[in-house]
Amino acid sequence: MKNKLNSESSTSAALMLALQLIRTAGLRRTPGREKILHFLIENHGPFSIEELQRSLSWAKLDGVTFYRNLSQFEKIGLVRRIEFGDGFSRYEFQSSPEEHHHHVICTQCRKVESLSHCEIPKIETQVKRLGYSKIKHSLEFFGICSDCSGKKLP
Amino acid sequence: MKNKLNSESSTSAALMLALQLIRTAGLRRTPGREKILHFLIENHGPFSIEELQRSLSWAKLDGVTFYRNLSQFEKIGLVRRIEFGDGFSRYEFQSSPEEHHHHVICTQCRKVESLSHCEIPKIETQVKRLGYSKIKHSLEFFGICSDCSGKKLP
DNA sequence: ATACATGCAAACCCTTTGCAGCCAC
DNA sequence: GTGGCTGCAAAGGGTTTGCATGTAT
Repeated sequence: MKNKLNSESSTSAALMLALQLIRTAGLRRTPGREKILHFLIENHGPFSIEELQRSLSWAKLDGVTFYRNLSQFEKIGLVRRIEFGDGFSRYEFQSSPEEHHHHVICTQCRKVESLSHCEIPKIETQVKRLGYSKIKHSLEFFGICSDCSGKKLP
Repeated sequence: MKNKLNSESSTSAALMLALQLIRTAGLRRTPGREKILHFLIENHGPFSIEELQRSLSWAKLDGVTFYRNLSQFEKIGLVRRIEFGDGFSRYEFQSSPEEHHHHVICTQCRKVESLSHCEIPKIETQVKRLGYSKIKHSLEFFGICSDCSGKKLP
């Protein structure tokens, strides 16, 4: 992968598409946003704000900038926000609105592994095969209920 | 349901078992704990601390008491903590360690409905049948990874 | 009598907001 | 030039902690 050699300067196809989406959404292409997106595209797995900030410390971006940009990226579907219930929001690049998968979080060391895709029935087996024990899971659905359909937001 | 008539004074079988578990765990049976458990047993569905405090306002319990007790209840498996990623922890009575189900949360009005049981493959259909649209879901697994098996906590 | 529970207040900590200056377009 | 972006500082808000007092056992 020659990406490793010039990962700094290279502009991957995914990054170009992302930057394009940013324009389309009426947002501006700033160096900070470019760096954050570049990192998220090159590195897989959900990252907390703190992890992102640490990984991109050389970029000298303010913490608030991460919060604000990731929030906007989520709004336009560029990233997915994930909650593990430990008080941190985590963000992950989302190549397409449909694409999504799930994770296994070690309750002891907090390691996060990704599962190939969202094939719910097969997953528990997959998790076991990864070597996990005392497996718990949380599955929640979100949507617009029938009462709210058509209702405007307050 | 005659429970409705004297829900205040009645001590259901579930409550008795819960109080017994409290003793077994080395905790003390206090009026506050009894009231919290009573409420959680009689009322289904996950409740945030704020909701619990409001529902039991007549009990004049400090907010901190809810936090501390629910945390302990969770530790001994009496309640299940659920995170919807909106900044609130919610708690739900858990009749047995194995019993669990999932929820549908309206992204607009925050209504929470429970799904019968954990039959993952059938659920999305079930959610649709409840009248929900724009359905998203989050499914995460937790467990002890192979690296951590046998390791002691720091 | 003693260790655990509770209430009150303050600390924590992730996240959000306000505002002046800066930069993309 | 102008409106969105950034950095710095401060506020928000759910949750946790410290400590003195109260209480279950």
